[in-house]
Amino acid sequence: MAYTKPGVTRNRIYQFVRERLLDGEPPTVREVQAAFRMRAVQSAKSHLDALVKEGRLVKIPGKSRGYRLPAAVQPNRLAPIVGRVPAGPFNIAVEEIEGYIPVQFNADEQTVFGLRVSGDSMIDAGILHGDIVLVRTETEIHQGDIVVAMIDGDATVKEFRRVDDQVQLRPRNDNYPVLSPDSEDLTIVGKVVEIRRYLEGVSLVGEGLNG
Amino acid sequence: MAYTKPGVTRNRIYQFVRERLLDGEPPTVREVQAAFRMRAVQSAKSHLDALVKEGRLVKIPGKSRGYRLPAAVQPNRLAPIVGRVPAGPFNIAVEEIEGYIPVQFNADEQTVFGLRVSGDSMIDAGILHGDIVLVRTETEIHQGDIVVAMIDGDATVKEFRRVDDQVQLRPRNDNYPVLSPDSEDLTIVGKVVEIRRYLEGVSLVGEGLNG
DNA sequence: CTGTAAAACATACTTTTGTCTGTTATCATA
DNA sequence: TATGATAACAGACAAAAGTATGTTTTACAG
Repeated sequence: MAYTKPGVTRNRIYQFVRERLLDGEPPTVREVQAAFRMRAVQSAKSHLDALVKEGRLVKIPGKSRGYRLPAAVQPNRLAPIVGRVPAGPFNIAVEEIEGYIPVQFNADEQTVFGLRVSGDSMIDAGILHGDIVLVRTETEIHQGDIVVAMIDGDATVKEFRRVDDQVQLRPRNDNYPVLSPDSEDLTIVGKVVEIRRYLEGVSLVGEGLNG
Repeated sequence: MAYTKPGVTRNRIYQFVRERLLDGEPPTVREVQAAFRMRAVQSAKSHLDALVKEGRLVKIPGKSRGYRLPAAVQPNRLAPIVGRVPAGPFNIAVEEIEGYIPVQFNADEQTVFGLRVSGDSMIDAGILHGDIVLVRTETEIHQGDIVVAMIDGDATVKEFRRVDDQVQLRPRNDNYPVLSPDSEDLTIVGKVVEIRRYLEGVSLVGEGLNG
């Protein structure tokens, strides 16, 4: 291909590889070569290796199609959606998984999960019945965060407040009371970090696939 | 490996390949072989080819790591998020793209895009300022759907109604009026099929990457 | 204008990976 | 217990893909 200014082709190649990876199709060195109409494999390879050196890509040496995005950039993970909140130590039984949704967190399945909301107690926060909330466990909870809590074994989504050392769980709907549970009856499962609502009949990933 | 009942290993291999593909890491035949501790490559290959024959996988012949999920099952596509609604024939200029989010639709980038909502006119439908709505273009609009419309070049998210051949765009907030635009001033861009709200500072895929 | 670094090219070699042909073992069902 | 279908194994070959060495061309700073 034509000689370009230093860095230009490098960035274009990065974009290309990035797109391919996000599409689940890691390219070979020669596919990169072909995409940029280079006459030598090495032209592509040296750019790829440079991107690795810069930390923009990582590679699995020796393996085909071995270039990846660094873990911090890897966005597409699948989080399980559970119909009910798991009790005790976080551990989802496979039978309870309703499906999976793609999330862009850099977190493993053990720390982010989806939960289908039932009830309208958070309607003033724009969380409706049937919405899916994505919950991050093992994270800090702050004043005003929306959390998933277990009270006496029942799961609930509420706003978190601490008043004079007493935890309050506030609904965002005037028809519901503020809860002030005893600390021994209460477990904060995690913090709601995202809300999703599907207006069309979108089937979840993996739904109905028990093979 | 040990001989199993017909279909058992087949399904396990499907699950394995599926997981790998959703993770963006298509396996080689020999990686499948190794994962199931088979002593012959052909054992893995014949299972994979059978899965293709059954329609559970598709393959790109000759290419390494060439097994894929059929398009209908492929969930993780990236949809562009635009800060403002594209006018005229749907065609997003790259500069207007704010980032990308993973979606589980089986649609290409040309028919699904994300739009950041501004204003509170849909608050009673649980759509708040700053939410991202995913919009499908080129789809049927029905009574009561939430749509993205262009009125005199301005974009708005409203509920769609047709009353006596007159299109009404209804806000879901009593402080706003119902709009009844002339048909020549109106373009229905598409239908809102999903709503997302990020409660944490989640950076979008590709944000700030202009290279 | 000159030297250095980056970009691109050419070619060869090795490893990985896909594919093929044929055989043996186990399962399912009559 | 016979028989066809499925599962697993064995070994080999060809194509694809990673890697290495060295050369030529262009960009850019001094």
